[in-house]
Amino acid sequence: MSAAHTPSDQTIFHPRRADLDLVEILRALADPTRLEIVRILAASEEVACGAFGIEATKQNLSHHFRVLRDAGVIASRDEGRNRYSSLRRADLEARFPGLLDGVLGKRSAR
Amino acid sequence: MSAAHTPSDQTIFHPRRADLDLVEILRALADPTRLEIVRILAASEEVACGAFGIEATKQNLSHHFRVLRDAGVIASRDEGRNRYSSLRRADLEARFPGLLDGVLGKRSAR
DNA sequence: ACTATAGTCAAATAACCGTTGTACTAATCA
DNA sequence: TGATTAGTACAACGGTTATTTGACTATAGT
Repeated sequence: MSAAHTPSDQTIFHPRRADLDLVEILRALADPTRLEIVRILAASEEVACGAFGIEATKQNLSHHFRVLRDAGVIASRDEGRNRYSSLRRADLEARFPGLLDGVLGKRSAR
Repeated sequence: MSAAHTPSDQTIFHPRRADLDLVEILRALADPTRLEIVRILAASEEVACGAFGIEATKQNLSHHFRVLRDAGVIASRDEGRNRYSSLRRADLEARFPGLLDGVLGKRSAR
């Protein structure tokens, strides 16, 4: 049996860099709530799930974080009773250079 | 009554540049078939709907072209019994600079 | 131990989306 | 005129997804 996604399990599922799929990532980004999450994460390095000022139930937010994490857009880390998330900038840039900047409205620097 | 999307009507609906919405565009791109259409269009300036080598029924292709067009990703033009489509590069670049290059895997030149 | 907090899981619902089938319009060619 | 071709319109099916409700785990503070 898989032990993925159980709260007591410290090893939260994250896809490896090589497994990142463009369509999955685009689908993850193609939602207003998730796009806002990504924008907030882009502005502030690491944020606890509850610390976003987004109007949504915590279950719904939990769902959106999961979609983003499963797609490889964000990484999550448990600390105490908080789950901190951050953008997987390096991985995204390595696999799809310029994509994140394009989505965030920041033109690639080179 | 709206006369949009009728075959006899030469004025096919295209959203204006100012109305392009990032989430809609991302959603339009977040599909394997549509992404392939965009890649083909990126390689060859203007292509008739039937001239893509994509494995899909014509109804399905028609649907995908409509999604892309409604989102503002492509523009379509009727000529004879063909409908030629092209990428709205300039509009996309103006509203979301670097996005298309990021999706196509072509790093922005500047 | 009790309480509060952060977040997930699971089930249910509703809406959406991709795909297919049938029918249709318009244009080209014989 | 008739036949073919390119593509759309519409309705239907099946699968996916966003959202909500309720219950649960685990941590932290008292």
